[in-house]
Amino acid sequence: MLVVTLPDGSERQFDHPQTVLEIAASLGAGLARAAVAGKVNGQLVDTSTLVDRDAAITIVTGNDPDGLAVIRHSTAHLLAQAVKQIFPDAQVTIGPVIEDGFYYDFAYKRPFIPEDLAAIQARMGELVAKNLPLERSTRSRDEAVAFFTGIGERYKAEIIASIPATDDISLYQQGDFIDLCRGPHVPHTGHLGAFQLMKVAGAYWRGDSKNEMLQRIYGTAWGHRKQLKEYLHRLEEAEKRDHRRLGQQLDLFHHQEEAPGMVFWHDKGWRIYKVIEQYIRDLLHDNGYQEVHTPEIIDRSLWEKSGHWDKFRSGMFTTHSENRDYAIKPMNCPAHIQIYNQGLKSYRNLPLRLAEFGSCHRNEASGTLHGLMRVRNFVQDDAHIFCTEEQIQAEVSAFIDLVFKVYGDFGFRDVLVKLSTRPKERVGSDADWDKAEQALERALRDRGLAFELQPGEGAFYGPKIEFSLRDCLARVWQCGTIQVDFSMPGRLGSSYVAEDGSRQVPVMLHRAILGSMERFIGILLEEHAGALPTWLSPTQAVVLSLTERHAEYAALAEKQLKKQGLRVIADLRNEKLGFKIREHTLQRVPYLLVVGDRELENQTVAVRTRTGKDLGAMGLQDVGARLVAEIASRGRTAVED
RNA sequence: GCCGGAUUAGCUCAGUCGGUAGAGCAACCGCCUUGUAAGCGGUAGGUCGUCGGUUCGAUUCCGACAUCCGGCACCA
Repeated sequence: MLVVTLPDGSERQFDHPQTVLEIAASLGAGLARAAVAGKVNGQLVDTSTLVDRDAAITIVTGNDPDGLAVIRHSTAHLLAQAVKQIFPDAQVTIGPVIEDGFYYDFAYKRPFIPEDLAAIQARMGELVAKNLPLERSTRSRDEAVAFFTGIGERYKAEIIASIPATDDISLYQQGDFIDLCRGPHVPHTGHLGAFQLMKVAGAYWRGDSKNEMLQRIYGTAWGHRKQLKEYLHRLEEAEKRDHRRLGQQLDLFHHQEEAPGMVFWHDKGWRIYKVIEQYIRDLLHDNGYQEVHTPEIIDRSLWEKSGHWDKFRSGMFTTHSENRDYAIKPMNCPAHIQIYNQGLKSYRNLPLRLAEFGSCHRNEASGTLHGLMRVRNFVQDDAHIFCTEEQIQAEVSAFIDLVFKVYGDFGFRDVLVKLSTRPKERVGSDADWDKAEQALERALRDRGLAFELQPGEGAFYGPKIEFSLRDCLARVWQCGTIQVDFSMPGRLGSSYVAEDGSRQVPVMLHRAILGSMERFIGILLEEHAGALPTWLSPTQAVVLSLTERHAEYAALAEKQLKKQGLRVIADLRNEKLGFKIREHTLQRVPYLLVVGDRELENQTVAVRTRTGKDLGAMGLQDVGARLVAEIASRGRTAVED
């Protein structure tokens, strides 16, 4: 007797062992058809798995996330099968599931080109139509290595060889194709179909740039064609939010060939930049920071002492004058230490917080440049906190609070937090690293923050917490950070007089809230699709005159609103109202104030938001007050919505 | 930096199987005095990314380079 418990708590009895598929069939023919996998006591398995003892069973379909992952994984196998059929001497490597899809890496004598993808996709469709069953089998590790070596799959053999010899290896076969895989997989290829190959790209074998480059094919896969279509539509919509596109449409900034990785800020973009900078400046002032400013070109010897010359020489721009070598600063910290080092410091001076909107240059590899997100010249809202070991905890905690307040003000809710610990190449003693890593982790835990641990990803001088945001295509970019540094102050000769009169070396915390101003603005534009909250909008309102009769009053309205500190322009052009409204709406101006005969007579403006909402006629004082109030609330409330 | 793709008017894009190019929008001029997302007519605008090669002739074919796009590696 076998008792199976279903997700709703009900029980089913069987008089002999059943496969997951048989159990599904007993519940309904439709469910059996839709079943791509099962869960036995929480573990994801093939539908062919035999259930021979009492268990909690869930039938998994393409409608739930686990089922979707199985479909994507099986689609990756399908891709590999199609590639092997069309290009028999291509070698397979790995093909994992990723967000919204999958990829598979192949080694082949020539790169795949876009036309190849079309042929591969067509072959995949043919294999789906054959309803090929996916059959699982197991072999010992050594047998599996011998098998894959025998069929010329040297990458597969290498992967398996790194698995412990005592482990059994599971293989999945569909038609003429067999692959190493943990599974589970869909019962047959007929379950696949809502997929599309997206792009081909190079990728290093085992993620190491010293290794050969493989051909990676990316695809997306879904449970139903409708979901695939929706996904492709979402991508199209996301492209419209691309900050590079918005930068041009909204006349914010541009790049050009003569200055790759640098930004030419136009008037409107620079207004956004200045508002953000001033916001941070006020915040720093309120939180005990001093603002400083340091040179952008500093002698090589300082970078040698700091350790940057050794580690990042190739990433630094240099210049030369009168027999001296200089570096254009890639970061501000050594310069801030120079300010700290002026005059004798006592423990009473600590924590000392030095902030700078410092312009830094880094010669980033050409392939990494990306709009505002990855540039060669950027400005960080950078600061260095000099403190005692005992003060680390409180400073880190206060900083984390500040980050979340600021991100909230900009309208960000989804912040990814990561803790990166000691890398292989590093300076400083293990004891110091222990202390630093513990301090950061404790600060995160005290605040109850969920975070991802990234072992080995810390900076060479210390561990760090990273605060990352996603762009319109869900790519993750590091923005804020706080890093503990026990090394650099000592290397550059910093000290303070402790309570007992002894000389001590301060700890330095490197921290930035927004990170690069450029990157943060890029993400901000994508987050809001260019329709920035009123406090950040380069133009907050436009006064639209209906005809020449209304020009004088419109100009007056502009002047009065400007007096209240608002960024307002008047559009007095000889154009139809609809035309002007369309233009300024496309420019994402939050408020359009229309002035015609009625408004002139009553000394009002007719208020329309960029979302098309009609707020009716309002007096100039009232409009001004409304805007001022909305601006004060920042990104937390959008009055127009 | 590595792999693939792209580069034509201010913008978005068509096009030339080798005979120096076209649309829409924008710009400019004129008409229209306009009521909540594009009024009408006209004019002007391009060394077809750069440099080389093949050719009677190259924007088109080939090569190198530059920049951009998508990944990978990197990211103090």
